[in-house]
Amino acid sequence: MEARHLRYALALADHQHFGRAAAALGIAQPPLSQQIAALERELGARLFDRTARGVFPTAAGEAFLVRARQALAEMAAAVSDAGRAARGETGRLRLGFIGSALLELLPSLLNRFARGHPDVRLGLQEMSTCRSAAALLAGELDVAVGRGAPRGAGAEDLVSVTVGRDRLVAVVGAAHPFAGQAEVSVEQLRGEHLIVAPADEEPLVAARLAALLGEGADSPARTGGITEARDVHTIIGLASCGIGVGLGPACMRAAARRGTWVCEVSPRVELPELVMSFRARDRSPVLAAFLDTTREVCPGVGGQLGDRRVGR
Amino acid sequence: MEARHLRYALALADHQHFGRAAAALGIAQPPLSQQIAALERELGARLFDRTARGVFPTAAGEAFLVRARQALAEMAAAVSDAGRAARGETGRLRLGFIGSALLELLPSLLNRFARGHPDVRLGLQEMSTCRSAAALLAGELDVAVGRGAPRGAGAEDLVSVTVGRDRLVAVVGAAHPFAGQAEVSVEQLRGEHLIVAPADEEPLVAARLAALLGEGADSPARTGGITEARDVHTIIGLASCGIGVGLGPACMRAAARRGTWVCEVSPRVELPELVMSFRARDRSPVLAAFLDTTREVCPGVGGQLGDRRVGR
DNA sequence: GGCGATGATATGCGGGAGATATCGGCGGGC
DNA sequence: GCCCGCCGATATCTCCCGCATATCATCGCC
Repeated sequence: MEARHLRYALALADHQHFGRAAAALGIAQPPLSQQIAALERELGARLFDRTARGVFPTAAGEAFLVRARQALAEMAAAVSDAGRAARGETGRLRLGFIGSALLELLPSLLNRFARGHPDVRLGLQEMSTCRSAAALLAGELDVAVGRGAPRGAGAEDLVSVTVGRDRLVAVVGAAHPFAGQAEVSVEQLRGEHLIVAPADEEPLVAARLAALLGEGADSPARTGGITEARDVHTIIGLASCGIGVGLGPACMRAAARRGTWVCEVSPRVELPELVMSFRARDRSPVLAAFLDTTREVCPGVGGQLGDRRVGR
Repeated sequence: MEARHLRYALALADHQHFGRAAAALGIAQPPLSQQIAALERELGARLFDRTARGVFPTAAGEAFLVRARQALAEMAAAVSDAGRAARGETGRLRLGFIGSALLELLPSLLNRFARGHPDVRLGLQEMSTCRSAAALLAGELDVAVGRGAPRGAGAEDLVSVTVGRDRLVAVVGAAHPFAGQAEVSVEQLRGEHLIVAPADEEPLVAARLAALLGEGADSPARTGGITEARDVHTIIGLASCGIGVGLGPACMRAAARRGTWVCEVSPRVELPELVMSFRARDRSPVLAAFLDTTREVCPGVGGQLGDRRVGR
């Protein structure tokens, strides 16, 4: 039995007339008679009563037609669902990101993507750049947003694009001597207790700071100590308590609250770029759609990806 | 898109291997490749990733396969349901019957039928022979059980078979002079107030009684009066109150309760036969199955129906 | 009882599903 | 590192079946 038989039976039930049903199906009348007869033969039951007043389904026909309608609807849904999935309109996208990405990039990006793809289930998880890269390679994430392109084992299986840049700023509590200053110098920072991202979780950020503050940044030669904090909110929180001077991306200003003060650092220093990564071999249409949205939101991403057609 | 495409896609998903899936489908590998390719072309989306480790559905493929499974299940259900309906295992049977049929015939018949056809919805309604015949012709019933084959307009469109015979008995209250007598004569009945079925509802019964008691059965020439009662229970109830002598089928004994007495009538008189009727042109498989059961329960019915194959 | 309408049957044709043969490509193994 | 083997794609042919046209059978109906 093929879908054709179902379509023919339904058309015949609709028109109650072989000739008109055949016309509606775009075929001649004899083939319709044959196919209906073949269907009845296969089922071992008469589906239609041919009377002088028209063609009417038997009890078996009624039962058959109910199921046939449902079956064809399922087939149509199969086509529709497959298309939607292929266009990335349904599915799942698991995104790992560092906390600071939630300050500027992600709000607009996620908002736009969610509006355009309401049936995609988003899985969002804040995590360090290192952990998100590992999770990406382990297949636990589909997209990662972190600082600096992942390096090391497996990095060649990932594609990374720059989606944002931030200069380094310092954040202090209101009671700190720096409070009220527009900027502080690198030399001044060398004498302070610093609150920075953990070196093992954000190695590129740590390396950049180490290069800035001198190789002995965490050696006893520096006056102040080091406190590591997992994300920007913790850095700001600790700084506001007066524990030390927090160092982080300029977008931290958006999260700075009362009782804190943000200084520019002179000379200007760029932190590692905000980078979006995904598996190079991932052909997920949802990922492709997400990258399309990213292209729209972040100027320059299009050029980095070229005409890479992920998915399809 | 045809059902074939769904079957092939599901087989491929099951075996994750074109060659083995084709073998399982009983075809060669190239046609499977072609059909899958045609399906993907029609959908405009790739359904399977061909990797070195096997063939795996894409996101679109997963979505498609879920619906495809459902669609094929519906098609199988269509076949199954049509077959069951054709065999009379599902559907509806509306039965109209006179109250006395519930005393002997219907308990065993309905019990047996319901056991063999648990998915047939039975519609049962007690009604007079006249009304059930009309309801049958109006399409409001499928089977009627009454006394005497229906006559009059439309009767030629009905088929009737005898499913039972009953002699006439009289029922009286415990205080009636007949109580304790094994039998009463027709002459004795002529002088009594009689409780009988309504002449307009059960014309054949009434005619038989009129013939028995004399043409002037309801004329002033008879000593006693006439009370009409719609069913056997009402006849018994009225008789037990001492209103008169109830006349009805011998199966009334099964319903006679304390405070009533049942006498045979001499000489023995047969009431019109218990008759089962249905529309001659009714090809309902449920009706056919019901008649089959009736054949099993009522000896002699088979001979009356001959090899009439109702339904199918 | 002839006639028109409707579904069934007869027959020929073309497309497509499937078979066989072969190619291309990737990975594993010695 | 190179070769072999497995697997899916492609090429080509065949044959069946689905559809078309033509015709028949049947049943109401005027």
